[in-house]
Amino acid sequence: MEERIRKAVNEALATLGAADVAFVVERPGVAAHGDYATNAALAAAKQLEKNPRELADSLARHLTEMLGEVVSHVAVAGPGFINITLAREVVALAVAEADAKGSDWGKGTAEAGKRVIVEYSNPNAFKEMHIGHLVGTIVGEAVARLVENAGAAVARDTFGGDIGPNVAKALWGLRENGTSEPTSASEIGEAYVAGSAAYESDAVAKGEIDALNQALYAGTDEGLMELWRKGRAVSVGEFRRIWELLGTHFDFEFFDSDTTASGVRVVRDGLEKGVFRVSDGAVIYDGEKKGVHTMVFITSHDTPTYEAKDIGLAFLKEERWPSDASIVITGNEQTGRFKTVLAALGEIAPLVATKTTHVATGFLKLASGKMSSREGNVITAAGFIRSVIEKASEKNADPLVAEQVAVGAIKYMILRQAPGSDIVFDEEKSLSLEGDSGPYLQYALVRARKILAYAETGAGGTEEPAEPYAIERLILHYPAVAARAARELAPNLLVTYLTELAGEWNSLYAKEQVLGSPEEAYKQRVTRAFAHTMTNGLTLLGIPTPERM
RNA sequence: GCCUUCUUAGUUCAAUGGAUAGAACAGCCCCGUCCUAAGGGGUAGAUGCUGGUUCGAUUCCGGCAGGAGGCACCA
Repeated sequence: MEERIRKAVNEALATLGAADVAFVVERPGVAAHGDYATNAALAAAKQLEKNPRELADSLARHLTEMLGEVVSHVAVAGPGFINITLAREVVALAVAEADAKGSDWGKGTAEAGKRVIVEYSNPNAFKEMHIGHLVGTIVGEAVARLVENAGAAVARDTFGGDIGPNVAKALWGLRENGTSEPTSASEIGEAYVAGSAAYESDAVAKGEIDALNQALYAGTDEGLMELWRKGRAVSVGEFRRIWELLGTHFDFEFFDSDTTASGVRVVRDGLEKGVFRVSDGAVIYDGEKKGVHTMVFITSHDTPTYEAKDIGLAFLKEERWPSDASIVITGNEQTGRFKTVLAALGEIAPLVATKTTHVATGFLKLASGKMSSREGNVITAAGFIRSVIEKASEKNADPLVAEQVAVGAIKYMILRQAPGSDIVFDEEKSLSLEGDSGPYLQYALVRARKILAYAETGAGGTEEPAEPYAIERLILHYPAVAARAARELAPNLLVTYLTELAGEWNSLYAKEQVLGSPEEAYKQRVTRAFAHTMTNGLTLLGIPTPERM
């Protein structure tokens, strides 16, 4: 519909002698203004040297004629906006479509035929996942689902750190404790904290840890490698439990150790071609010439840094799952580093670099100050989820429902904001399950489903309301919202829409009785359309849809 | 010092250069004969400061103030 209006506006502008006008067709901020609005007259006024109001008037006349029975009226408002209100039959058609299509309602085709690989979560083995990792995992899953919904074939991958100084610190700590069989992520996390502390304060320990790091890369110390493999398995097992709880699975779980060799090879190769240069014994990329930070790719100890591993990873992904686009989701503290890696990659493999998009997620900040896994004052992901589930249990005896509500609350808290902006984490508030929250959306859906469950025996009244309900005019925009959220990789756009949708539903629910009313058949159709829209929207966000609350 | 980014109501967040800057929480006032009140209705409350571009700026550009992140051998 939006396309159709856009086309009509373009043709109308052409008849008036304006070409290549940049205008928008959008849902007006105020519902009373209509279903669509365009600023075309304002945008074209200058080019045509006409009064915007007058231009809007003639444009509106053309549009009324061209759109015919599709619209009920076209009005000019304010400085020259053109507001378009759809005919009720068109609204009814959209609602009927939502009703009929069910889980297919809102599926798009913008990315049809494309292969997209999405990387996110990226946890470090030998550290516990903390609440910061929740952000990337949750945003990543939502982005993957949005892109999938737009028609793309999507592969999910995660890139875990399993080698390097941090791992050496954890291994040192485990050895210090005489642990040869680590059994829990928290045990390993504590060993890491101990190793980090020793690295800072104890020169002997520092030397030992550095040696362990080199030995890890060499991979010849069988005893060490055995402990490394066991520790990694325990960490990864814990990650998988959290991923499952959050509704995420990965097609590829890559690790540093998989990309080290190819990363080094590619960087060495780039060194010969002059992409990199040697400085103080290290191989660096001179970022200044491109306006990015200069960074070390291979250290003077001949070990690769994360940057070299990232280069290796880009090639590994290409080899395992060739794609048309590659999306990488990380914390925003990685943005500078990522620019350098992409700049370097751009000189080595331009095609791989240009198809890569970096999405930065916000930092989860504690009201009490910065978290640091090195200092051990972190809120672990597992612990946090547990505490929210506990809170949700107060109102939900069913443990499955409590879990669904808790996961919904956490995801909503993170997805409601534009990715990239920091999230202030206040435990009291984030545990609240009311108002602008995941459970608010879930609850609206539960109430609608309950009506539909009662209504299974058939509908009574066949009358229709004089005007479509406000929620119907909202439902018809769902496919466009889902498409835009996918295009902009911005799940928050969908969250805002669904919150508004839930509000309209609750409002209708309070005012109108569905069952047994004179308009029962009509209202049931609206209820089904709402339920499908909310279910599909929440599913795209990865928010569970409980059967009852 | 350099680079990036942010600053909207008491608080947490929205708003492709457009209309009366939207919500929610907290506050105050209402709604329990009716499909689940985790609800609904009402009320009050905000664009850091300062120039510029524009018919029009929360949005773009400059300056100032304040916050966050990054800046070669950590990830």
